Amino acid sequence: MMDKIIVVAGPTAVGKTKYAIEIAKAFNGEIVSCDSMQLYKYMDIGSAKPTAEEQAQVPHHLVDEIDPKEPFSVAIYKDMAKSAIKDILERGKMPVISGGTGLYLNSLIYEMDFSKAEQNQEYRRELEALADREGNGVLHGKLKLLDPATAERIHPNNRKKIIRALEGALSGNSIGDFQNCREKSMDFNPILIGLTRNRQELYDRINQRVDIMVEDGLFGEVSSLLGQGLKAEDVSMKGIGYKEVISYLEGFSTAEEAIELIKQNSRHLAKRQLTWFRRYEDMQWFNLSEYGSDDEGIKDIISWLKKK
RNA sequence: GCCCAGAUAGCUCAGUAGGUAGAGCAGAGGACUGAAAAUCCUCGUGUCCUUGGUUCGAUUCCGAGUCUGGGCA
Repeated sequence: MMDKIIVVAGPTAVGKTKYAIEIAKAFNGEIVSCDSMQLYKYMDIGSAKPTAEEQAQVPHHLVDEIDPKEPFSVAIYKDMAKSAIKDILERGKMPVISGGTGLYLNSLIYEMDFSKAEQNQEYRRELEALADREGNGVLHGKLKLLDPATAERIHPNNRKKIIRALEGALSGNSIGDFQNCREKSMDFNPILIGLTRNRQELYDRINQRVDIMVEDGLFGEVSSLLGQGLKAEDVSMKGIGYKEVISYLEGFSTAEEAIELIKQNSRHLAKRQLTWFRRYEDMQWFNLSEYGSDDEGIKDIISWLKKK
């Protein structure tokens, strides 16, 4: 008998934080974040992390846990999240997974094996340099020889994925794909809820939220992170809201341009998130634009969940 | 009032030595196995301001008009 867990997925700014908290309250739950940025400490404003008051309402896991200087990956996320979920279940409570990072969510609900094909930073740098000198085509050609099936799936321009695949090939392992991890995880039985909104409304919310982040001191947060020694190259600083402000602080754009870019990149992100989540066939979608208020939406979702 | 420069995709603009047009951005769709808020792919018909003229043919050249900038009074 697999344990039931609730998953609340959706694009940035759709309202996941609020909805997940209410759902968790209704089912004696605890929240396990599935968000590649809210994991990091000190990145509060730009990652739209739940506030202290929000986190006080319901226990939160995998928020505010990782130092932004540390390297991180899905594989680590999967281990941390699974043990958090098990712990919650053992205490007789309901795990509520909430977030917008599709790959991370995948690692929980599908059988994804990350045990092989370790990262190899040195090899990555080597391949990077090779591609700079001779172009992406050379890398793709190399992959074709070592792992033709994977080369077939990866576009020749997608340097990063080619490098990752070559990394796997180096250790004699082919990286898998979504097609062959269709087997659902046997660890839990996830009830998938997708939150969405009419596109224009979602974009308006994104734009407004960025303005609020700026008012709340996003620029100051970023400069203090830089003061802690974070660099533009650090993965955590590639987050939306961080990379654009860094580029402004380094003199590459005006503040207004940076803010516009944050909005634009957030809109693009929301679109990609929706694309990702649309492929989950057993996801139950709720269009929050169709409710008169959040309370109504929350009530509807909770009553749907009670029937599951 | 006069002079100059513009008017082309939702926006900014390119272009057509005269044969009905294309970039960037915006927007839409998609992919995704250790960076994933990352990375990558696909999608462009619009009275080429209006109207006369020249021409087989005008968005393109010429005239007039309208509007928008800028300058001079």
